[in-house]
Amino acid sequence: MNENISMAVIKRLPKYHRYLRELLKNDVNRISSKELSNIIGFTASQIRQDLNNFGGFGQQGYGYDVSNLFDEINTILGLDETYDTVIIGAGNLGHALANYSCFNNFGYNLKGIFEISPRLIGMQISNVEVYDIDLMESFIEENDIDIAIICTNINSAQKITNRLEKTKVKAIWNFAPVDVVTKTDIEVQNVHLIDNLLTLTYFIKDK
Amino acid sequence: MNENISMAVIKRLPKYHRYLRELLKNDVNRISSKELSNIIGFTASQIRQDLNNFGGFGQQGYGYDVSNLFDEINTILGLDETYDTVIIGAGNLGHALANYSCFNNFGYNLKGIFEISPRLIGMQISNVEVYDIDLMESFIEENDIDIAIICTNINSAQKITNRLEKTKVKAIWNFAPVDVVTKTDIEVQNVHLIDNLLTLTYFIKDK
DNA sequence: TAGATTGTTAATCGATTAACAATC
DNA sequence: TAGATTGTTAATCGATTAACAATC
Repeated sequence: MNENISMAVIKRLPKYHRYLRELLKNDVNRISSKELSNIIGFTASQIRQDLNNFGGFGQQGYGYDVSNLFDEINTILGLDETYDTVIIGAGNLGHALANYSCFNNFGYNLKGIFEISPRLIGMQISNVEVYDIDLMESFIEENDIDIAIICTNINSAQKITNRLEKTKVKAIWNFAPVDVVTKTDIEVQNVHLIDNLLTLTYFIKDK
Repeated sequence: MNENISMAVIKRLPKYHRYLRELLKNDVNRISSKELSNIIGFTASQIRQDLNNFGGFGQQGYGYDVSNLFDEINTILGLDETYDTVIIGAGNLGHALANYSCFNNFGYNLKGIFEISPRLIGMQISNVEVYDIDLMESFIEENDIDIAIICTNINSAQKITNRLEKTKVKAIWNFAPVDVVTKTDIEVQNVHLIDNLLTLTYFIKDK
């Protein structure tokens, strides 16, 4: 396996995963890069190039076995393992993510939610308990948490990140509207929901 | 102004917008492409290239006036106008987005929320009323809605899109985990929250 | 075998970076 | 004026597409 896959390729993997899952659900057993191209919107050439970064999953004259290819992509994305997660911040977004079904479907297990507001501590959201934020570090250590999801306001996000850096979490998925930074090798994804909307606005502004 | 700006450039605009707003908040009046490079993480050369797609906003020997540059980006993104929106689906995500503050801050006005479940119809979320989904089309026409935000489940998203196609909405921002498609020239953004997480998982899988 | 389709190399295209003359 | 920094052209780099031999 090529060790230096370009970011452009990696970002397309979830889409392959999604469309292959759909094909599998519809009992399609076999697909050519050409057919996949038609439904996924990448060129057949790009599909073959992308897949060959990870191995030769197809067969000349036949195409790809959908089930097999799905499994390969699933493994490449690391979804053959499970991941334990916590959510920091039980506001509207934290609440929504805790209830987000896609989430559990892929092997992400939400173990706890952390909050500063006493009003929310002790509640159950989607069968997961809301704990005092002061317990965050010890909970992460004791439960081997892999991923922390930040749903705090903009002002707390970097402070929480600094605290998370000292724990064993491997990744931070940040929804607060700021780019949090780390000095360690924790993987960070800063999601800016609004960016998508601004891009939409760019295209409709003169309509 | 260049009429054919590449997608790569357009996708960077919201980040410029965000960082310039921050600078403005911190009373920074002036910035060079080199200084901006240090904080935003694009190269100085790329920053100058990007901005010059839209006009010469800087001054040789001086740099860029932050306030002026912010206004320019704001206008390029179409944020000098306001947009009326509706949310379809008052579940957890619809609920979270209705309460999402970033939203109102940029001139997006949420006018109504539409639901199929009688249990939710008539509620107020963030001072916005939840209406029967059957009223969606007439409401959009009467209120000149610009953007529809789909927060339904996966099965309803395309059906809602088909209905929206027949209205005057200019853009669809879809959060259901499926790529909805249109035959008209409505702008569509399919957001897949989970994709970000899968990418994170890719990077931590062997840690 | 003949037809189909991959895997892979080569060609093209587009985006980023470097360089520097223009100019504030 | 001298120094700084843009705007812009040219060079480089990387990603996408085309082509086709290999092979199922």
